[in-house]
Formats: sequence, structure tokens, C-alpha cells
Amino acid sequence: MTELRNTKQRIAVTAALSATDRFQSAQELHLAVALAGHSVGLTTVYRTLGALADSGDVDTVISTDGQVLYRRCIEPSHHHHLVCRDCGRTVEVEGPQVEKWADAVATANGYVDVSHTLEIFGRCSACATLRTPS
Amino acid sequence: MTELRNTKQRIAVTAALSATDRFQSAQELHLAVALAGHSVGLTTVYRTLGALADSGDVDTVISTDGQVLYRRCIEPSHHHHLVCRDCGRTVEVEGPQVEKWADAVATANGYVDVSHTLEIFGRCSACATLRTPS
DNA sequence: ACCTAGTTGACAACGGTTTTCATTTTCGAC
DNA sequence: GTCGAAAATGAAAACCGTTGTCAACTAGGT
Repeated sequence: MTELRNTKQRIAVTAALSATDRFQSAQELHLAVALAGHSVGLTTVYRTLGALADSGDVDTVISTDGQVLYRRCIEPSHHHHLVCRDCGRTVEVEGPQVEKWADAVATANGYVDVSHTLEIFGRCSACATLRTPS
Repeated sequence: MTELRNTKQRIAVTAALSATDRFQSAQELHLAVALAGHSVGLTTVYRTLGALADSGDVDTVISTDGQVLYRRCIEPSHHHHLVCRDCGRTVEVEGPQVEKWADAVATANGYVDVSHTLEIFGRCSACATLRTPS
């Protein structure tokens, strides 16, 4: 069915993903690949990330301003993210009781085919010390 | 400070918001206003919705494809939403234990200035019966 | 009625993402 | 190794939701 080929471009993109533990936009990753010395078209970056997201190899988060952020998946099972608003540094978190609560609420209201999005945004300690309030 | 005036445009937009309990995009609301017989510019719809969102009079949700959906707020306190993927029909839900869990996880990891997004998406019973699987 | 700061809307601009399509590349078959 | 079909690439254009521009308009106090 799906025939995937090993191209230098895909290798470069996955390498860039593996080089960081932060959520990054497609454009940031495109820049990261360029800085790593490889030339990959922006279109290809988008396509590669889309494919990886479909296959579940990267996690995606929609930032509060609507753009998609990507990050390589460490924990393969279902989990959520604690993301730094400034630098993207991320901690994977799990909340089994939250999952159960969400499903229970949905079925109690007659909703089927249920999914949920749960992300926690904040400022990590490193970024918090940088921008000290007045 | 903020001096708000009562214009027919704002009245028309808030009326359209009050006429439904569903999450709708700015463009859908713009159409709804037009169908209601009023002529309001799309720019004004966006501005009005933005203002209402800032003042907390409407809830906003970012759909999975990145666009902003608006809905008039029934419950003024902090809550989350169970949204139908197809028609936007929405139930407001509360999960105090989830709030506490999110804050605890964030502070345990040294994150400050914490917020979170939690939305449940599914298919409401009405829409579920419409598109019966094969 | 008048004044003025707030408001409107047609249109252009913006920015992230997707599509197009001609060219290039991978990789199994020979 | 090399051939060739299918997959992949990338530059540019299209897309689409959203925001900015700015001249004309209006609500509401005096």
C-alpha cells in the first residue's frame, strides 16, 4: 500500500526532529534543517511532517494562535503535554483519571466517536527567569 | 477607558450569537447575520467577536484545523466544552479535579503562568444517526 | 444641531499551509 | 549495473482565515 522511500530529505527532517525535545512549527524545523547544512524545500518539510503525524511518529499540538507544532514522540502511548509558551520545551504527562472523566462525560451526553485535546501551557523555569516582571 | 457604543452591527452580531448554542466560525456567523436580514461587514464581525472574546462574553475554541470558533457563554465561570464535530452543538462541562491536576503537574515541573486547553470532541446523537457507518 | 472619538466596511495585505506540475530520485526487476 | 515505473521533490502559485488600512460614517454627550 503505502510505499515509503528513504530520501535524504526525510532523513534530514527526522534528524532535526530527533535533535530537539521541543515543539516546533514546520517553518522552524525547515530553518533547523537548513542550519544543519541540508537543503530541503519547505513543501517537503510540510509533507514529511504530515506523514509522520499520520503514522503517529510525531505529536502535534495546535498553538493558541492556530499554528501546528510538531515534536517527536517519546512515550508511544496516549499522553498530553506541558509546553513552554516561549521556548517550546515540553514535558509529557499522563492523566488516566482525566481520560476516564472525558469519556464518561461524553457518553453521558450521548456523544460518540469521542476524542479530546488537553494541553497545558506555561513558562518553564528557564524562560521564567529570563523575563522577570518589572 | 473602554467606551463601547451600541451600533446596529454589534446588536446584529450578538443577536446571531444568542440565536444558537453552537460553536461557529466568524464566517459562519457573518453568513448567519446576513441571512437574518442584516448587512454587516466581515471585518466588523471579526472585530466584534474579538472584543466579546476579550471581555469574556463569548467562549472561543480552536478547531482541530486551526480556525477559531465562537459561542456565547452560558456558564460564566471556568469550564470546558463537549463539542459536536459535525454541527457544533455544545455542552458545557466542568471538571474541578482536572483543573487541580493540571496545575499540580505544571508546578511540579517548575512551570509558571500556567493555563490549559481542554476540549472534548465527538459526534452528538443527532449527527451520529445521520451518518450511519457502512 | 454640533462635535468628536469611536465605528464601519471595501479592499489590500499577511502568513501559514496546500496544490500544482515539471523535474528528479529511489529501488526493485532484469 | 542499468532501466523504468512509481514515488518524491521543490519553486511558485493558489488558498483561506484573519488582520491592517484608511476614508467615510455615526452614536451620543453637550
